[in-house]
Amino acid sequence: MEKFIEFVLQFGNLNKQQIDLIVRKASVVEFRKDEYYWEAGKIVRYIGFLTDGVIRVFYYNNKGEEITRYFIDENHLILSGNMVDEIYKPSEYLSAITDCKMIIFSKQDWKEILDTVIGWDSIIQKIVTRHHSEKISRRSELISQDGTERYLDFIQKFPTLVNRVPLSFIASYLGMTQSSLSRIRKNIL
Amino acid sequence: MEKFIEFVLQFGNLNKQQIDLIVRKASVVEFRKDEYYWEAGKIVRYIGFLTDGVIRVFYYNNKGEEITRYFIDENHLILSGNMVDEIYKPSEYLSAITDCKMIIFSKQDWKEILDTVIGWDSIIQKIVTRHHSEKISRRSELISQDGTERYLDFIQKFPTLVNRVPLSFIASYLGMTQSSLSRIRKNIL
DNA sequence: ATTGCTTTTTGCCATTTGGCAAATGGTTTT
DNA sequence: AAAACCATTTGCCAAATGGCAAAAAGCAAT
Repeated sequence: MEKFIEFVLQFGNLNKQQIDLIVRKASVVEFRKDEYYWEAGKIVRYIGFLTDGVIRVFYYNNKGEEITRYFIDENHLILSGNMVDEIYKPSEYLSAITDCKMIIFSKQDWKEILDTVIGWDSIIQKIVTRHHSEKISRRSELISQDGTERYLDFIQKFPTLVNRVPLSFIASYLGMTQSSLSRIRKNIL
Repeated sequence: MEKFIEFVLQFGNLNKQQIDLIVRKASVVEFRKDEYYWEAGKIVRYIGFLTDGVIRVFYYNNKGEEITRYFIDENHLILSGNMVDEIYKPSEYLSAITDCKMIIFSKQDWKEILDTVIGWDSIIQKIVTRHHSEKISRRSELISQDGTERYLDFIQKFPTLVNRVPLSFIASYLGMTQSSLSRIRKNIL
Protein backbone atom coordinates (compact mmCIF):
# COMPACT_ATOMS: atom_id res chain seq x y z
CA MET A 1 0.00 0.00 0.00
CA GLU A 2 2.86 2.35 0.76
CA LYS A 3 4.08 1.90 -2.78
CA PHE A 4 0.81 3.20 -4.09
CA ILE A 5 0.72 6.23 -1.81
CA GLU A 6 4.31 6.99 -2.60
CA PHE A 7 3.58 6.75 -6.30
CA VAL A 8 0.58 9.02 -6.11
CA LEU A 9 2.32 11.66 -4.02
CA GLN A 10 4.85 12.16 -6.81
CA PHE A 11 2.09 13.83 -8.76
CA GLY A 12 0.60 16.06 -6.10
CA ASN A 13 0.12 16.53 -2.37
CA LEU A 14 -2.51 14.98 -0.15
CA ASN A 15 -3.04 15.35 3.58
CA LYS A 16 -3.29 12.52 6.09
CA GLN A 17 -7.06 12.55 6.10
CA GLN A 18 -7.24 12.24 2.36
CA ILE A 19 -4.73 9.45 2.29
CA ASP A 20 -6.66 7.63 5.00
CA LEU A 21 -9.83 7.84 2.98
CA ILE A 22 -8.13 6.41 -0.06
CA VAL A 23 -6.51 3.63 1.89
CA ARG A 24 -9.84 2.65 3.43
CA LYS A 25 -11.32 2.19 -0.02
CA ALA A 26 -8.47 0.10 -1.31
CA SER A 27 -8.21 -3.65 -1.24
CA VAL A 28 -5.26 -5.84 -1.99
CA VAL A 29 -5.60 -8.72 -4.43
CA GLU A 30 -3.10 -11.31 -5.43
CA PHE A 31 -3.22 -13.48 -8.44
CA ARG A 32 -0.98 -16.13 -9.72
CA LYS A 33 1.06 -16.57 -12.78
CA ASP A 34 -1.12 -17.21 -15.84
CA GLU A 35 -4.29 -15.93 -14.24
CA TYR A 36 -6.13 -13.25 -16.14
CA TYR A 37 -6.54 -9.84 -14.71
CA TRP A 38 -9.09 -9.20 -17.36
CA GLU A 39 -10.29 -10.71 -20.56
CA ALA A 40 -11.47 -9.22 -23.81
CA GLY A 41 -15.13 -8.45 -23.96
CA LYS A 42 -15.71 -8.50 -20.23
CA ILE A 43 -16.65 -5.44 -18.29
CA VAL A 44 -13.83 -4.08 -16.22
CA ARG A 45 -14.85 -3.59 -12.65
CA TYR A 46 -11.74 -2.22 -11.07
CA ILE A 47 -9.08 0.39 -11.11
CA GLY A 48 -5.85 -1.32 -10.23
CA PHE A 49 -2.35 -0.46 -9.21
CA LEU A 50 0.25 -3.15 -9.66
CA THR A 51 2.64 -3.37 -6.73
CA ASP A 52 4.39 -6.63 -7.53
CA GLY A 53 4.79 -8.75 -10.62
CA VAL A 54 4.53 -8.37 -14.36
CA ILE A 55 1.45 -8.38 -16.53
CA ARG A 56 1.29 -8.98 -20.23
CA VAL A 57 -1.20 -7.16 -22.43
CA PHE A 58 -2.11 -8.95 -25.61
CA TYR A 59 -4.75 -9.42 -28.27
CA TYR A 60 -5.47 -11.72 -31.17
CA ASN A 61 -4.80 -10.47 -34.67
CA ASN A 62 -6.91 -11.39 -37.65
CA LYS A 63 -4.87 -14.56 -38.15
CA GLY A 64 -5.68 -15.68 -34.64
CA GLU A 65 -2.14 -15.14 -33.42
CA GLU A 66 -1.55 -13.87 -29.93
CA ILE A 67 0.25 -10.53 -30.15
CA THR A 68 1.80 -8.94 -27.10
CA ARG A 69 1.12 -5.23 -27.02
CA TYR A 70 3.23 -4.43 -23.99
CA PHE A 71 4.13 -5.30 -20.44
CA ILE A 72 3.09 -3.68 -17.21
CA ASP A 73 5.36 -3.97 -14.23
CA GLU A 74 5.48 -2.64 -10.70
CA ASN A 75 4.12 0.77 -9.86
CA HIS A 76 1.81 1.20 -12.76
CA LEU A 77 -1.77 2.26 -12.62
CA ILE A 78 -4.21 0.25 -14.68
CA LEU A 79 -7.23 2.30 -15.60
CA SER A 80 -10.05 0.78 -17.52
CA GLY A 81 -10.99 1.68 -21.05
CA ASN A 82 -13.70 4.18 -20.46
CA MET A 83 -11.73 6.13 -17.93
CA VAL A 84 -8.60 6.67 -19.93
CA ASP A 85 -9.67 7.04 -23.47
CA GLU A 86 -9.09 3.79 -25.21
CA ILE A 87 -5.73 2.94 -23.78
CA TYR A 88 -6.94 -0.34 -22.47
CA LYS A 89 -9.27 -1.68 -25.04
CA PRO A 90 -11.95 -4.14 -24.17
CA SER A 91 -10.48 -6.28 -26.91
CA GLU A 92 -7.33 -6.85 -24.90
CA TYR A 93 -6.37 -9.48 -22.44
CA LEU A 94 -4.27 -8.86 -19.36
CA SER A 95 -2.59 -11.89 -17.97
CA ALA A 96 -0.05 -12.31 -15.18
CA ILE A 97 3.40 -13.37 -16.27
CA THR A 98 4.54 -13.78 -12.69
CA ASP A 99 2.59 -13.91 -9.44
CA CYS A 100 1.17 -10.46 -8.91
CA LYS A 101 0.00 -8.26 -6.13
CA MET A 102 -2.33 -5.43 -6.85
CA ILE A 103 -4.28 -2.72 -5.12
CA ILE A 104 -7.75 -2.31 -6.50
CA PHE A 105 -10.65 0.07 -6.19
CA SER A 106 -14.17 -0.64 -7.31
CA LYS A 107 -15.44 1.84 -9.85
CA GLN A 108 -17.96 2.99 -7.28
CA ASP A 109 -15.31 3.69 -4.67
CA TRP A 110 -13.10 5.32 -7.25
CA LYS A 111 -15.85 7.76 -8.12
CA GLU A 112 -16.36 8.56 -4.47
CA ILE A 113 -12.69 9.34 -4.10
CA LEU A 114 -12.84 11.58 -7.13
CA ASP A 115 -15.77 13.41 -5.56
CA THR A 116 -14.37 13.77 -2.07
CA VAL A 117 -10.63 14.13 -2.37
CA ILE A 118 -9.77 17.55 -3.70
CA GLY A 119 -6.83 17.38 -6.04
CA TRP A 120 -7.28 13.69 -6.78
CA ASP A 121 -8.54 14.28 -10.29
CA SER A 122 -5.58 16.49 -11.10
CA ILE A 123 -3.20 13.82 -9.83
CA ILE A 124 -4.88 11.20 -11.96
CA GLN A 125 -4.87 13.57 -14.88
CA LYS A 126 -1.11 13.96 -14.57
CA ILE A 127 -0.59 10.23 -14.37
CA VAL A 128 -2.71 9.71 -17.44
CA THR A 129 -0.86 12.39 -19.37
CA ARG A 130 2.46 10.83 -18.54
CA HIS A 131 1.07 7.48 -19.54
CA HIS A 132 -0.08 8.95 -22.81
CA SER A 133 3.22 10.44 -23.75
CA GLU A 134 4.97 7.21 -22.89
CA LYS A 135 2.60 5.40 -25.20
CA ILE A 136 3.01 7.74 -28.15
CA SER A 137 5.47 5.43 -29.68
CA ARG A 138 7.83 6.67 -32.29
CA ARG A 139 6.26 4.71 -35.05
CA SER A 140 8.86 5.34 -37.67
CA GLU A 141 11.81 4.46 -35.47
CA LEU A 142 10.26 1.11 -34.76
CA ILE A 143 9.30 0.30 -38.25
CA SER A 144 12.60 1.23 -39.79
CA GLN A 145 14.67 -0.87 -37.44
CA ASP A 146 15.62 -4.48 -37.96
CA GLY A 147 15.13 -7.20 -35.35
CA THR A 148 18.49 -6.74 -33.69
CA GLU A 149 18.02 -3.04 -33.26
CA ARG A 150 14.56 -3.50 -31.82
CA TYR A 151 15.84 -6.04 -29.32
CA LEU A 152 18.73 -3.84 -28.25
CA ASP A 153 16.26 -1.02 -27.73
CA PHE A 154 14.11 -3.31 -25.66
CA ILE A 155 16.79 -4.43 -23.25
CA GLN A 156 17.95 -0.88 -22.91
CA LYS A 157 14.49 0.45 -22.23
CA PHE A 158 13.23 -2.37 -20.03
CA PRO A 159 16.29 -3.91 -18.41
CA THR A 160 14.24 -5.27 -15.53
CA LEU A 161 11.90 -7.17 -17.81
CA VAL A 162 14.39 -9.10 -19.87
CA ASN A 163 14.96 -11.73 -17.24
CA ARG A 164 11.41 -12.03 -16.05
CA VAL A 165 9.54 -12.31 -19.32
CA PRO A 166 9.64 -15.51 -21.37
CA LEU A 167 11.41 -15.13 -24.67
CA SER A 168 8.33 -15.99 -26.66
CA PHE A 169 6.47 -12.99 -25.30
CA ILE A 170 9.34 -10.64 -25.93
CA ALA A 171 9.55 -11.97 -29.46
CA SER A 172 5.88 -11.33 -30.00
CA TYR A 173 6.25 -7.83 -28.56
CA LEU A 174 9.11 -7.17 -30.94
CA GLY A 175 7.22 -8.51 -33.91
CA MET A 176 9.31 -11.57 -34.69
CA THR A 177 9.27 -15.30 -34.09
CA GLN A 178 10.86 -16.73 -31.02
CA SER A 179 13.41 -18.61 -33.12
CA SER A 180 14.51 -15.38 -34.71
CA LEU A 181 14.87 -13.71 -31.34
CA SER A 182 16.82 -16.65 -30.02
CA ARG A 183 19.24 -16.33 -32.93
CA ILE A 184 19.51 -12.58 -32.58
CA ARG A 185 20.28 -12.97 -28.92
CA LYS A 186 22.99 -15.47 -29.75
CA ASN A 187 24.61 -13.15 -32.26
CA ILE A 188 24.72 -10.25 -29.86
CA LEU A 189 26.82 -11.98 -27.23
CA MET B 1 -9.19 31.15 -45.04
CA GLU B 2 -12.71 29.78 -44.97
CA LYS B 3 -11.24 26.31 -44.68
CA PHE B 4 -9.48 27.29 -41.51
CA ILE B 5 -12.51 28.91 -39.91
CA GLU B 6 -14.63 25.97 -40.86
CA PHE B 7 -12.10 23.60 -39.35
CA VAL B 8 -11.88 25.51 -36.12
CA LEU B 9 -15.63 25.84 -35.68
CA GLN B 10 -15.91 22.07 -35.58
CA PHE B 11 -14.33 22.22 -32.16
CA GLY B 12 -16.27 25.08 -30.62
CA ASN B 13 -18.25 28.21 -31.34
CA LEU B 14 -16.94 31.68 -32.01
CA ASN B 15 -18.85 34.87 -32.77
CA LYS B 16 -18.29 37.16 -35.77
CA GLN B 17 -16.12 39.55 -33.81
CA GLN B 18 -13.86 36.80 -32.62
CA ILE B 19 -13.55 35.34 -36.06
CA ASP B 20 -12.73 38.76 -37.45
CA LEU B 21 -9.96 39.21 -34.96
CA ILE B 22 -8.45 35.88 -35.87
CA VAL B 23 -8.69 36.55 -39.57
CA ARG B 24 -6.97 39.91 -39.18
CA LYS B 25 -3.99 38.22 -37.55
CA ALA B 26 -3.66 35.54 -40.17
CA SER B 27 -1.52 35.66 -43.27
CA VAL B 28 -1.47 33.35 -46.22
CA VAL B 29 1.81 31.88 -47.43
CA GLU B 30 2.50 29.70 -50.39
CA PHE B 31 5.50 27.58 -50.94
CA ARG B 32 6.56 25.33 -53.70
CA LYS B 33 7.28 21.71 -53.96
CA ASP B 34 10.54 20.78 -52.23
CA GLU B 35 10.71 23.96 -50.20
CA TYR B 36 11.14 23.49 -46.49
CA TYR B 37 8.50 24.63 -44.11
CA TRP B 38 10.98 24.15 -41.37
CA GLU B 39 14.31 22.54 -40.81
CA ALA B 40 15.74 20.69 -37.85
CA GLY B 41 17.40 22.86 -35.28
CA LYS B 42 15.86 26.10 -36.42
CA ILE B 43 13.48 28.05 -34.29
CA VAL B 44 9.93 27.76 -35.42
CA ARG B 45 8.31 31.10 -35.76
CA TYR B 46 4.83 30.23 -36.86
CA ILE B 47 1.69 28.34 -36.15
CA GLY B 48 0.43 27.07 -39.45
CA PHE B 49 -2.68 25.59 -40.94
CA LEU B 50 -2.25 23.78 -44.21
CA THR B 51 -5.06 24.52 -46.64
CA ASP B 52 -3.62 23.00 -49.81
CA GLY B 53 -0.90 20.50 -50.55
CA VAL B 54 0.99 17.76 -48.80
CA ILE B 55 3.94 18.06 -46.45
CA ARG B 56 6.35 15.34 -45.51
CA VAL B 57 7.81 15.13 -42.00
CA PHE B 58 11.13 13.36 -41.77
CA TYR B 59 14.34 13.02 -39.82
CA TYR B 60 17.71 11.37 -40.19
CA ASN B 61 18.36 8.16 -38.29
CA ASN B 62 21.73 7.24 -36.84
CA LYS B 63 22.79 5.77 -40.16
CA GLY B 64 22.12 9.05 -41.90
CA GLU B 65 19.10 7.72 -43.75
CA GLU B 66 16.14 9.97 -44.33
CA ILE B 67 13.14 8.46 -42.58
CA THR B 68 9.65 9.73 -43.26
CA ARG B 69 7.67 10.00 -40.05
CA TYR B 70 4.38 10.92 -41.60
CA PHE B 71 2.52 13.15 -44.02
CA ILE B 72 0.42 16.20 -43.36
CA ASP B 73 -2.29 17.05 -45.82
CA GLU B 74 -5.06 19.62 -46.13
CA ASN B 75 -6.83 20.90 -43.07
CA HIS B 76 -4.24 20.12 -40.50
CA LEU B 77 -2.91 22.43 -37.89
CA ILE B 78 0.84 22.51 -37.45
CA LEU B 79 1.82 23.60 -34.00
CA SER B 80 5.44 24.00 -33.09
CA GLY B 81 7.29 21.83 -30.64
CA ASN B 82 6.96 23.83 -27.48
CA MET B 83 3.25 24.31 -27.86
CA VAL B 84 2.22 20.73 -28.39
CA ASP B 85 4.48 18.66 -26.28
CA GLU B 86 7.03 17.10 -28.51
CA ILE B 87 4.80 16.16 -31.37
CA TYR B 88 6.76 18.27 -33.72
CA LYS B 89 10.33 17.88 -32.68
CA PRO B 90 12.98 20.38 -33.44
CA SER B 91 14.94 17.51 -34.92
CA GLU B 92 12.44 17.09 -37.71
CA TYR B 93 12.25 18.55 -41.17
CA LEU B 94 9.02 19.55 -42.85
CA SER B 95 9.20 19.73 -46.58
CA ALA B 96 6.54 20.30 -49.22
CA ILE B 97 5.78 17.34 -51.45
CA THR B 98 3.47 19.40 -53.61
CA ASP B 99 2.94 23.13 -53.89
CA CYS B 100 1.35 24.24 -50.66
CA LYS B 101 -0.82 26.99 -49.35
CA MET B 102 -0.84 27.73 -45.69
CA ILE B 103 -2.31 30.12 -43.17
CA ILE B 104 0.17 31.24 -40.59
CA PHE B 105 0.20 33.17 -37.35
CA SER B 106 3.26 34.59 -35.71
CA LYS B 107 3.81 33.30 -32.21
CA GLN B 108 3.21 36.81 -30.95
CA ASP B 109 -0.16 37.08 -32.68
CA TRP B 110 -1.07 33.59 -31.61
CA LYS B 111 -0.53 34.52 -27.98
CA GLU B 112 -2.66 37.58 -28.42
CA ILE B 113 -5.47 35.49 -29.81
CA LEU B 114 -5.16 33.10 -26.90
CA ASP B 115 -5.43 36.05 -24.53
CA THR B 116 -8.33 37.83 -26.21
CA VAL B 117 -10.55 35.20 -27.73
CA ILE B 118 -12.46 33.42 -25.00
CA GLY B 119 -12.81 29.75 -25.82
CA TRP B 120 -9.86 29.71 -28.20
CA ASP B 121 -7.64 27.77 -25.85
CA SER B 122 -10.29 25.14 -25.34
CA ILE B 123 -10.69 24.77 -29.10
CA ILE B 124 -6.97 24.36 -29.53
CA GLN B 125 -6.89 21.96 -26.63
CA LYS B 126 -9.46 19.79 -28.33
CA ILE B 127 -7.57 19.83 -31.59
CA VAL B 128 -4.40 18.85 -29.82
CA THR B 129 -6.11 16.04 -27.97
CA ARG B 130 -7.54 14.66 -31.17
CA HIS B 131 -4.14 14.96 -32.75
CA HIS B 132 -2.62 13.06 -29.84
CA SER B 133 -4.99 10.18 -30.02
CA GLU B 134 -4.47 9.93 -33.75
CA LYS B 135 -0.75 9.74 -33.15
CA ILE B 136 -0.85 7.07 -30.48
CA SER B 137 0.06 4.49 -32.98
CA ARG B 138 -0.82 0.92 -32.41
CA ARG B 139 2.75 -0.15 -32.12
CA SER B 140 2.18 -3.85 -32.03
CA GLU B 141 -0.14 -3.92 -35.02
CA LEU B 142 2.51 -2.20 -37.10
CA ILE B 143 5.40 -4.27 -36.02
CA SER B 144 3.67 -7.58 -36.44
CA GLN B 145 2.58 -6.90 -39.98
CA ASP B 146 4.60 -7.66 -43.07
CA GLY B 147 5.21 -5.18 -45.84
CA THR B 148 2.15 -6.04 -47.85
CA GLU B 149 -0.16 -5.66 -44.89
CA ARG B 150 1.36 -2.33 -43.98
CA TYR B 151 0.93 -1.05 -47.52
CA LEU B 152 -2.69 -2.20 -47.69
CA ASP B 153 -3.32 -0.42 -44.41
CA PHE B 154 -1.73 2.69 -45.82
CA ILE B 155 -3.83 2.90 -48.94
CA GLN B 156 -6.91 2.20 -46.92
CA LYS B 157 -6.10 4.83 -44.33
CA PHE B 158 -4.77 7.52 -46.64
CA PRO B 159 -6.40 6.92 -50.02
CA THR B 160 -5.89 10.54 -51.03
CA LEU B 161 -2.16 10.39 -50.47
CA VAL B 162 -1.32 7.33 -52.52
CA ASN B 163 -1.37 9.18 -55.81
CA ARG B 164 0.24 12.37 -54.62
CA VAL B 165 3.21 11.05 -52.69
CA PRO B 166 6.23 9.60 -54.48
CA LEU B 167 6.72 5.92 -53.92
CA SER B 168 10.07 6.38 -52.26
CA PHE B 169 8.54 8.43 -49.48
CA ILE B 170 5.74 5.97 -48.91
CA ALA B 171 8.32 3.20 -48.77
CA SER B 172 10.31 5.08 -46.17
CA TYR B 173 7.16 5.74 -44.19
CA LEU B 174 6.33 2.05 -44.28
CA GLY B 175 9.81 1.05 -43.24
CA MET B 176 10.94 -0.66 -46.43
CA THR B 177 13.01 0.06 -49.50
CA GLN B 178 11.42 1.48 -52.57
CA SER B 179 12.24 -1.64 -54.56
CA SER B 180 10.39 -3.76 -52.06
CA LEU B 181 7.38 -1.51 -52.19
CA SER B 182 7.44 -1.56 -55.95
CA ARG B 183 7.37 -5.35 -55.89
CA ILE B 184 4.66 -5.48 -53.27
CA ARG B 185 2.57 -3.12 -55.33
CA LYS B 186 3.03 -5.33 -58.35
CA ASN B 187 1.95 -8.43 -56.49
CA ILE B 188 -1.20 -6.84 -55.20
CA LEU B 189 -2.66 -6.05 -58.57
C1' DA C 1 18.74 -38.71 -9.33
C1' DT C 2 14.69 -39.50 -12.23
C1' DT C 3 10.69 -38.12 -14.51
C1' DG C 4 7.75 -34.99 -16.70
C1' DC C 5 6.88 -30.52 -18.32
C1' DT C 6 8.15 -26.09 -20.27
C1' DT C 7 11.30 -22.98 -22.50
C1' DT C 8 14.98 -22.16 -25.53
C1' DT C 9 18.08 -23.38 -29.09
C1' DT C 10 19.17 -25.36 -33.41
C1' DG C 11 18.79 -27.28 -38.17
C1' DC C 12 16.79 -27.16 -42.56
C1' DC C 13 14.61 -24.92 -46.09
C1' DA C 14 11.24 -21.42 -48.01
C1' DT C 15 10.00 -16.70 -48.28
C1' DT C 16 10.70 -11.94 -47.71
C1' DT C 17 13.35 -8.07 -47.88
C1' DG C 18 17.74 -5.43 -48.68
C1' DG C 19 21.42 -3.55 -51.61
C1' DC C 20 22.86 -2.17 -55.81
C1' DA C 21 22.80 -1.17 -60.57
C1' DA C 22 20.75 -1.16 -64.98
C1' DA C 23 16.67 -0.62 -67.67
C1' DT C 24 12.34 1.39 -68.40
C1' DG C 25 8.90 4.89 -68.21
C1' DG C 26 7.29 9.74 -67.44
C1' DT C 27 7.71 14.59 -67.27
C1' DT C 28 9.71 18.93 -68.10
C1' DT C 29 12.76 22.00 -70.62
C1' DT C 30 14.79 23.58 -74.52
C1' DA D 1 11.12 16.10 -81.20
C1' DA D 2 15.20 15.67 -78.53
C1' DA D 3 17.57 16.02 -74.41
C1' DA D 4 17.82 16.08 -69.62
C1' DC D 5 16.02 14.83 -65.48
C1' DC D 6 13.21 12.16 -62.32
C1' DA D 7 10.63 8.25 -60.62
C1' DT D 8 9.69 3.49 -60.94
C1' DT D 9 10.51 -1.16 -62.12
C1' DT D 10 13.37 -5.09 -62.70
C1' DG D 11 17.29 -8.42 -62.23
C1' DC D 12 20.62 -10.48 -59.50
C1' DC D 13 22.33 -12.04 -55.39
C1' DA D 14 22.96 -11.63 -50.25
C1' DA D 15 21.06 -11.20 -45.73
C1' DA D 16 17.23 -11.50 -42.59
C1' DT D 17 13.33 -13.70 -41.07
C1' DG D 18 9.53 -17.29 -41.05
C1' DG D 19 7.78 -22.08 -40.46
C1' DC D 20 8.29 -26.31 -38.61
C1' DA D 21 10.16 -29.95 -35.99
C1' DA D 22 13.67 -32.07 -33.28
C1' DA D 23 17.18 -31.57 -29.85
C1' DA D 24 18.88 -29.47 -25.81
C1' DA D 25 18.50 -27.04 -21.62
C1' DG D 26 16.07 -25.57 -17.55
C1' DC D 27 12.91 -26.29 -13.85
C1' DA D 28 9.83 -28.47 -10.67
C1' DA D 29 7.95 -32.37 -8.32
C1' DT D 30 8.66 -36.76 -6.58
